[in-house]
Amino acid sequence: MRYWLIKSEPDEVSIDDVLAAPAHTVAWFGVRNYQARNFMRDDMRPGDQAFFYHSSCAEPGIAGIVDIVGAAYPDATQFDSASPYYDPKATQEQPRWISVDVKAVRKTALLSLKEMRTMPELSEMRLLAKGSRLSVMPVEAAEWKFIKKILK
DNA sequence: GCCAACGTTGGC
DNA sequence: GCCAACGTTGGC
Repeated sequence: MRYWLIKSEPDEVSIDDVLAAPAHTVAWFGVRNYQARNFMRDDMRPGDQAFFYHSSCAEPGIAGIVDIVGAAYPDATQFDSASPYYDPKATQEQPRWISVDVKAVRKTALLSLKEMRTMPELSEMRLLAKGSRLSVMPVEAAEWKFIKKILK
């Protein structure tokens, strides 16, 4: 069982949207970075948990906790020429990008990026590393524990 | 809107 | 395989 942080732009899909969805579950799609994809493909498993992070917004930070509820499957948007996530090099036979379904465990009070940067316990966190911009990244067990404890 | 830090593409 | 040019992410 592993821990993750996954990013979403709340203008696209927020933690409220996940909670409002049937079974509190949505497809988390649109990853178009190989390193991020490889984490999903190789290391992410059903039953893993993730912090749901709001990015590219007024107050970026952790906004909730989700479960990974199923195995990865081809991201449908790669085949959709009308989608901004369309990838002309992907084929049905050889999909390039994958999605997972995530289920909201709960919404939390926002733990902002700014606050996290002030916490010595999180100084080694991948999210806070210079130049870090992966949309899926592992979270160390100790960091997970610490953050979970302070999340309201 | 700016820009740092990456990542990707494609000519050679 | 190198690397310049270009594109993207995402905080600010």
